[in-house]
Amino acid sequence: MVTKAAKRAKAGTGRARPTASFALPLASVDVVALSVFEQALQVLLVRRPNARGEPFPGRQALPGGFIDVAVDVDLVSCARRKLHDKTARGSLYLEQLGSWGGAARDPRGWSATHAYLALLPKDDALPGNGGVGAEAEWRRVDEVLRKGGLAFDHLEILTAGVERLRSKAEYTSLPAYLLAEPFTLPQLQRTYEVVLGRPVDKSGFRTRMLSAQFLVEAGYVEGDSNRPPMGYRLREPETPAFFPRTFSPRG
Amino acid sequence: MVTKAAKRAKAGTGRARPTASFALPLASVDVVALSVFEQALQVLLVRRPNARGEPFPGRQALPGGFIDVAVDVDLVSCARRKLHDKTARGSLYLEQLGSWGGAARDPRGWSATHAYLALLPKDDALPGNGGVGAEAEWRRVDEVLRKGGLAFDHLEILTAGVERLRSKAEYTSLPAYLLAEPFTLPQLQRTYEVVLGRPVDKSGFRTRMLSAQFLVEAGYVEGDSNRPPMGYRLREPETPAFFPRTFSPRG
DNA sequence: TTAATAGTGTCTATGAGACAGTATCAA
DNA sequence: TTGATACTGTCTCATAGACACTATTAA
Repeated sequence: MVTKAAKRAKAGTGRARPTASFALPLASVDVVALSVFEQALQVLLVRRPNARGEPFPGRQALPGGFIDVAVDVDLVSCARRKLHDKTARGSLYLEQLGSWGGAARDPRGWSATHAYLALLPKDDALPGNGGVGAEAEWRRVDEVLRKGGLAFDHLEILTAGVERLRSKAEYTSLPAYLLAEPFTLPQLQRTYEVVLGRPVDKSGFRTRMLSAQFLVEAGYVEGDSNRPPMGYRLREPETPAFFPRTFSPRG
Repeated sequence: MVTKAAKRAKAGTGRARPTASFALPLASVDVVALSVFEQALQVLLVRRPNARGEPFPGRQALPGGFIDVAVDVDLVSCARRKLHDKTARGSLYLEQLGSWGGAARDPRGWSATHAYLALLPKDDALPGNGGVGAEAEWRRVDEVLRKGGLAFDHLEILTAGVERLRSKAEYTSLPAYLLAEPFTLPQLQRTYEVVLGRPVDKSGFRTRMLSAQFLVEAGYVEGDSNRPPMGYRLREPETPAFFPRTFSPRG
């Protein structure tokens, strides 16, 4: 069956639509969902179905899939749907990562995917609370990148997502979205260190974070056996902070 | 409601080529092609066809159009085709800008466009040398943004492209791609000032550019009636330079 | 010499990085 | 008091910004 949209397009000029065929690319949305826990950057992966005719059966892949033109009003809401946003509370961060498209990336035909980068605290979107989450699991990013074996070009997309986070961590507050609120400055510092892959000076880190004005105090959090640290929340969770300079070891 | 497409995808029984069996979004590529001349940032626009059934007839739009799965091997080459890359020499810069997709942006149906940002010197892709160029024309960005009236959501995409260039001009050598080689440092400085919309200190600018090591001397260029400036070319046109800090007026 | 533009020297304040110090809790 | 972690003070140094200066051409 040919859709109304396609018929309309055909009725137009040759320039509006390739004349030879109606072939449209497959269109999907995939999400690189990252978190930090157990001292490591982690990514949410699902397993491809084993059914006949499915590409990359049984392989791990980024959560995502075809755009459903009857359900999704736009790309972002499609991404949220893929992530089951109802399970993600509070400070979910979602930004567009880029798009990958070509004749070769999917054996079923020319396909293009719109990739999104999601940052979320560990508690959110945990495997096991229904929907996609039930089949999803967190994996250490370093292991996934080392072993490879993801479906499609998802390894490349994952690499781009990690690189985006890493580079933005140099001058934005993005890593704060990887923690559940309230969090402490030492926790945030450790998160930055995991993301950046190098140690960060404590004093400089504190002044940097506090002078950026994106945190509000949320009362002391009790520790185990030491001075209780101050807890913080994001002042405006919708808008991350930008620092005037990048982190950089003297040089 | 769940569509056939979604059911197929979930059940894993999708045919090898789901061309016409369920609704796929329209898929296009659009290019925000920018240049700087006449002391202003300029954008390349085309005019929408007046044919019956065409959306936004006669309106100005970004160059672009549907992906042709029989011709384009991937998104970038599709973008290059839309720009008629053969007319663009040397230092064409092309980067992905983002994607815009939704049910409402095209009256013909759910559509998604992959937008690219192209930076090119004035000489390249001039209106009048065949193909798209024949119908294309340069327009001052400030006027276009003020008057509006572009087809589809192209004004939003243009805004994003300009914003991308502006923000990257703070810490990269991207504006160098807006000039024909060889160019002089004063020319480059004026280009930065046009892009950034504010004056830049000469001395700081020079040390910044030269210490970034992305330029190579190309002999003196004759001026009119004054000291001849040194001409420069890009050392590696494929890879723009990143500065360690952003430009910023004291504070 | 003058006008005009190209290019350089120099001073200063900012603020990040380094690191040693102090504060506050439990046991 | 000790240990552990949270937090602060201070010194130094690179460098961006500001701006005055010199250089090189044509007329």
